[in-house]
Amino acid sequence: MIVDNSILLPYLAKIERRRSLSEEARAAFLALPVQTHRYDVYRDIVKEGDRSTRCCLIIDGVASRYKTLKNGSRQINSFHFAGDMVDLHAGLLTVADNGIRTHTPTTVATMDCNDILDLAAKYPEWARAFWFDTLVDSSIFREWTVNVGRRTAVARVAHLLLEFSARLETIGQSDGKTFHLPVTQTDLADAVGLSAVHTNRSIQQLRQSGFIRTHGRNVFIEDYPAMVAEASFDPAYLHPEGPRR
Amino acid sequence: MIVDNSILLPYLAKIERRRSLSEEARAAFLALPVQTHRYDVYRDIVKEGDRSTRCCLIIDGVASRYKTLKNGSRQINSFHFAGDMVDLHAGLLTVADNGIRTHTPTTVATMDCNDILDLAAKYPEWARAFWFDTLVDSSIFREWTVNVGRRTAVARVAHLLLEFSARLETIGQSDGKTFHLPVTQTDLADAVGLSAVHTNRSIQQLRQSGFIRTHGRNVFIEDYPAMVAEASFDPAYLHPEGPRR
DNA sequence: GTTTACTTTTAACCTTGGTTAGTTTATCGT
DNA sequence: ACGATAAACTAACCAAGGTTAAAAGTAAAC
Repeated sequence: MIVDNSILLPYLAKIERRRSLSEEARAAFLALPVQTHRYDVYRDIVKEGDRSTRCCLIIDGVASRYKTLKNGSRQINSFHFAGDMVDLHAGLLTVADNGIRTHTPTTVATMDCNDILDLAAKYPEWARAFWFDTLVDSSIFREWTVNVGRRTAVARVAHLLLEFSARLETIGQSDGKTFHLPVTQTDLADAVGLSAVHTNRSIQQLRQSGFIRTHGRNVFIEDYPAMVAEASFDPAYLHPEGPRR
Repeated sequence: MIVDNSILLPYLAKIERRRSLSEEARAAFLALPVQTHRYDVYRDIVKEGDRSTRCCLIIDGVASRYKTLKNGSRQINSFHFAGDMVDLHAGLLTVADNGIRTHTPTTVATMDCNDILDLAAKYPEWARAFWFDTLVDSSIFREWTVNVGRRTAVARVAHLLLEFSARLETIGQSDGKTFHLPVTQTDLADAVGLSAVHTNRSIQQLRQSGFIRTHGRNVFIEDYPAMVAEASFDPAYLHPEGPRR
């Protein structure tokens, strides 16, 4: 479905919050051919192994990037929210070495990766913006490896909840303490490298320690400092400050 | 120490193996001011938390990118070999959220990240080359999260050994089966999220299964297909093919 | 050719988290 | 409001991997 490109404005705003763009660069982006798609919950936007040539911007909803092993176990590599450009990879990498699927009904705007590459080739400002986006992603991937490799079960879950809170806050879906958790405990488990059962036990431990309270999927961080300490959470890895220049 | 820029030639060759550069782009890179440093084993090239503005190219030796938690445990995020440009991050990200240290005596060539950014701004070919480099790194980070999050101890170690073999092969330090392991078992442990003791047990299990043989630090992969199966290793994540365009 | 310092290996014991299979609780559609 | 379905939670048992500490092996350094 071809649509009005005003849906790209929030992404543009996010990019310009980091560093403003020239008038032409802004216009060139808004002139890109865009399509929107609406996905139901648990649909693949990109299937593992696909050779997609489209990158997609999440307009609203939640998606994850994941890999599945032969034995059926799944590792989620990242979650993505409204305003995230998700498959910037697709332009330069030949194989999609991971799948992307939705966790809520979600709307995405897709564009041709060749258009994105052309934009980057023509406007160094865009090249830098995309590069920065990729660097932030990769910083998050690294922190996740640390999470899964070297933290206890409780700390892993606490860390992920704090990441959710921080990232949802930047899109106005958390006040820093209260937010709606947009994924199931099973999905949480696949993100932190635990079983669903033990993820549940860990959440209960966070509750019993008085660190969080939950009502359904609503999470309230009751003792933020304790959570931060438990998780050794340092939001620097999310690079909220934008690029250095 | 200011030096002759011919040490940059191998990196240039690596970049051009993926996609050739214009004469000017090549010349502009070779004209960058470069310094070399020699580090002994286990020295920090970048300390955690530093605000470095230099990125460095490994001329020879081995280094790792790592983070340390409060309790003293360490997670290695990646290993880097000759020809790897290591701190491309430093240009755009304000805080070095990880340290980089050597595992053998190593020589690095450093350059100012601002020079790198200027190069990227002036030559779209370089912008794309650096972006691609970052994408490959991030693909490796994702695979490592899978490794640490969802594979058994033996599979993790097997996977890392296969990555070593594949990556060392591209720089002529492995024939695909035999290579010198440039790190200790303790370092291996920090990379795969296990204790050193259990890493040792896993290596022994790989030996007893007839998958590998070792003589000191020399590893010989005796049953490559079995290793690949055990680790569910698919080298696609290393993106040896170069960018799509 | 020892000494020294590190790395690998061993062993015993212990803890964390996994597994299976169930029950309870929400949530959504009609 | 009522089922149907999925998610959250429980419990008992089990296995993978962690911990500690000491011994054996290596390799460079004197």
